[in-house]
Amino acid sequence: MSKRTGSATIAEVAEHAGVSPATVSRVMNGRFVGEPAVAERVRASARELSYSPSHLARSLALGRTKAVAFLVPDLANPTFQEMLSGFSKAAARDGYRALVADSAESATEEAALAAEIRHRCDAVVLCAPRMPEAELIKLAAELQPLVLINRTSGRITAPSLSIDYQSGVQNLAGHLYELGHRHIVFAEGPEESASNSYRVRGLDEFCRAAPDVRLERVRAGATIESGFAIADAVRVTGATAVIAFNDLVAVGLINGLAELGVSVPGDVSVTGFDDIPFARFFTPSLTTASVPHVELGAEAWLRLNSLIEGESRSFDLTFQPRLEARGSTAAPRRP
Amino acid sequence: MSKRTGSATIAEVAEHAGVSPATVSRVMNGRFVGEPAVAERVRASARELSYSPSHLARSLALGRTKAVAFLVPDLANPTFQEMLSGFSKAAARDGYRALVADSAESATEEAALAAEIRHRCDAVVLCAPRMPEAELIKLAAELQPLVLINRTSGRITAPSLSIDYQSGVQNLAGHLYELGHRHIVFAEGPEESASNSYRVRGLDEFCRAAPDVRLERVRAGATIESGFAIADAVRVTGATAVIAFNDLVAVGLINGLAELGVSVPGDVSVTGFDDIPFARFFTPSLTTASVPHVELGAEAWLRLNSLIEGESRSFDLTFQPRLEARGSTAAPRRP
DNA sequence: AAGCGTCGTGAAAGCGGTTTCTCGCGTCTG
DNA sequence: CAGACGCGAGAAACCGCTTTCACGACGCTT
Repeated sequence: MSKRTGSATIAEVAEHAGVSPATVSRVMNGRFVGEPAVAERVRASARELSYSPSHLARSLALGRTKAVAFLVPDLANPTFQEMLSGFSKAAARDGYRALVADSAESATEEAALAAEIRHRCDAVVLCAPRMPEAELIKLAAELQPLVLINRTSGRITAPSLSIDYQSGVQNLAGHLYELGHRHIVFAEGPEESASNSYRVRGLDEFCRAAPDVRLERVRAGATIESGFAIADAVRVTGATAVIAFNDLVAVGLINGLAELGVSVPGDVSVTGFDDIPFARFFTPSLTTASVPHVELGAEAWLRLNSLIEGESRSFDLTFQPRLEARGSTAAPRRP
Repeated sequence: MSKRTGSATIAEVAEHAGVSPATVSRVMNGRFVGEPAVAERVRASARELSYSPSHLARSLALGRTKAVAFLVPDLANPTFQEMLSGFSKAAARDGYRALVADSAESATEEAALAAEIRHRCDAVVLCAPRMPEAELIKLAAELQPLVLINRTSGRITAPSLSIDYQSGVQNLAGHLYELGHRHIVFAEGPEESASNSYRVRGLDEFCRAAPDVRLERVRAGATIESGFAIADAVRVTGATAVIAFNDLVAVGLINGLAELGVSVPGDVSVTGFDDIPFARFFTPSLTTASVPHVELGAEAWLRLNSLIEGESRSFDLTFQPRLEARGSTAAPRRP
């Protein structure tokens, strides 16, 4: 018999109060309808033994844990941190706790990780931008209730919350176009990233509509370092503007360019994506497509909660990024 | 009988394989020693029924959940996000999941929140800078195994991981002193914050050693906004340097000062604290005291794991911030 | 060939709650 | 005044898994 940490069992409380465990349970859950004196006696005993019910046992009996998982590819990324923050707060308001998991290290075990964590809670929010579609489809079936972030598919019966990267990136391109840029580099994100291909698609479409634009692609990644690393590659293209995969890449790139003596936006304009909280505080302040990540996280909870409550399947929601024209973009230098 | 999500129960697998639940359990846990044919039959059944054990039930039977809580005052703060990231990754390596909770909204219910979440897992990391010591002491007793962050107390028997704010702030003050600053403002953090009082203590000590320094205190907070808001109050002091509570306050302040036409570090030097990932990317880059938050989070897990494993109580650990002299500080303008 | 280990497996008792079902008792009604 | 009814509370089953204990069968020794 291991000593428990201060909390007695329901049986002990029951004995102490001279009632049955059933009665204690009812009192603790507000389902008690008998004599007030009994209820008070139970409460007194509970207090005296500093009883608090085992969440585990309750969960098992009730079949619900009041916990939900939030699975992201990289907890170190501010974007996901914001979502998590919004999600966790929203869930807490309904008495749910968030279980976090970071699939960073093991892209291959992502599915297994999701399944494992799903077994610990009532539902899961899955943000797996790099998971192959086939795998995702199979996984989605066993994960429900499930909300997807940034992955839609007609073949998955789970609500998804997405960001319209396609239109966001078009807004940025349009902004640069209006400023007069005709030679633009897209600093691509991770190769397998779904959200990267949306951006590519958006830019391709933009180019079709604006044939006088010359678009090049340079592979970067999703981090500051990856942005920093491509500075030279960007410079040699001779482009007058860069659409970076996200704000991190943009920041890294701007710093990399600075080291090469290329000034932003004087020599080259740079845009980011996401509008991380610091975006406006860099110098130059970052022109970017603003995405309400915190709100998205909160909305993810609402969707998930509906599912948990068994409400009719809610529809997908797509957030439109808002163009934030700031200091990192300007008209190109006259040739 | 509610339909379960794909996963059968151990009893169903047992029946399907024509064995007892006990055998299934043993096979699933690698404790099976009997005929290999039986084990294979069980595994086949498990596969066929796509069985995966209920984590809940296991936890209840085993008395351990393989989950640990991480309680922070504000998940939106990059500092805590970094810690969480380090913590979560480290815990995952040992098969543990992190349960996060954000006490932001309810300082008063922080203790209750901690107790509640503690019941869902095996241990807890508590970061409660504003909790009154008396309350903390009482709470610590019921929370164990427990690791504290940034709170030490001889009267609490839990290991704690701390940052030596006192010496960190002294390094910053020393740096400013060497540059020639003699009139310094400390932009204070939240009133009840324990880490704020360490900083105050450190600065007081510094001033005793350097009587020619004039130190003033201006109440800010812990956010960018609060830094922005005190720009004018700082300016009217006429001080030549500001030690901000943290990097966020510093960034806000620098921007606020810029709006007033005060340049950093030309007119006023500003230091931050924490060295958030973006600190070096601001303009001017932020002179700050660098704190290894990710490492701290990881170390928190190691400590907690030791406690869970019942190893002898580990000692407290204090991280020494490292002075990062960057662009936001310079010699004061000649009068 | 009888006795004694050993080995492989199952039965059953938890883990700590919830909930249905039941039962005893007091009260209202005809 | 007897029977129905309602109400308060307990007994027991159950949630799904682990683990101790027991037991039957087999093989070994003498």
